[in-house]
Amino acid sequence: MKNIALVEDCCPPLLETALSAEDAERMAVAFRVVGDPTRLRLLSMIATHPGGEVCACELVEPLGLSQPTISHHLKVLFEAGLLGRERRGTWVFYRVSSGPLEALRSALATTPN
Amino acid sequence: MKNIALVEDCCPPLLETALSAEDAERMAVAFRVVGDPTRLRLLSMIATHPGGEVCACELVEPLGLSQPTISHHLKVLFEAGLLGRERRGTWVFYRVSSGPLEALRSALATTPN
DNA sequence: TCTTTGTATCGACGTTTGTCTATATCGAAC
DNA sequence: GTTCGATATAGACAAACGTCGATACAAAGA
Repeated sequence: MKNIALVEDCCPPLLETALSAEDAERMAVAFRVVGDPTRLRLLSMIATHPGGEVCACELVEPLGLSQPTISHHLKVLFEAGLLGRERRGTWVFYRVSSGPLEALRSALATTPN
Repeated sequence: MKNIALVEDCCPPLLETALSAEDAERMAVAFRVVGDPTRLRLLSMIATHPGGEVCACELVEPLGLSQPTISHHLKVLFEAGLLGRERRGTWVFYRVSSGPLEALRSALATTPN
């Protein structure tokens, strides 16, 4: 979970050609990012928020987890490329990056594209 | 990872409406199933195999893991509903179930449907 | 500068997960 | 029934992960 664009270059279509060990590892890392309920809810909350953008401060209380925990999950999502981040004053705003999500999605395609 | 059709009823579109804690948990479990490199390679190998069907015995050696480990992963995939299973004599044949994979995929859709 | 408030990092802890070896179970053939 | 080969389960162990409280850092305002 290091590179910004982790998800971007992870995802040859799974069912089309046999996956190499390296591709499988990359893809697995990407799917593990969305394999956590808190991160899924964060994505969902941010995407459905009016304006498509949410202050991190609004995400702590509704999930009932500590601020460090939410911060950690936001970081994981950001580093995977699934979230964009913008600082405005003291606040940090997040929005969902649809491209990488689509990349992940395409990996699961059951018909050639 | 209990029910056969785990993936079937896991997956409201993530970005359309805010996910409940329960939906998030179900969906996370489903994504964790495909969040392992060995399971991804198994899916890939089975799907790309001529006939779309593979004997479990053919899956052990190419992955370089022990037979119990492969058996374990096949079980996880099967119980998630991602693999179909058929016993023929001593052998067990697996094939990919495209429906559940599509269900998982649809959860990541960035456009309404 | 000092305080305040929002955010990120650190270090620790318990749980989950993937792997192994050993062993049990299953099905077929003798 | 016994044996043999394929598959599944049990139990153990290490590594990875999610969570927390404490603390550091950043930005704005007094």
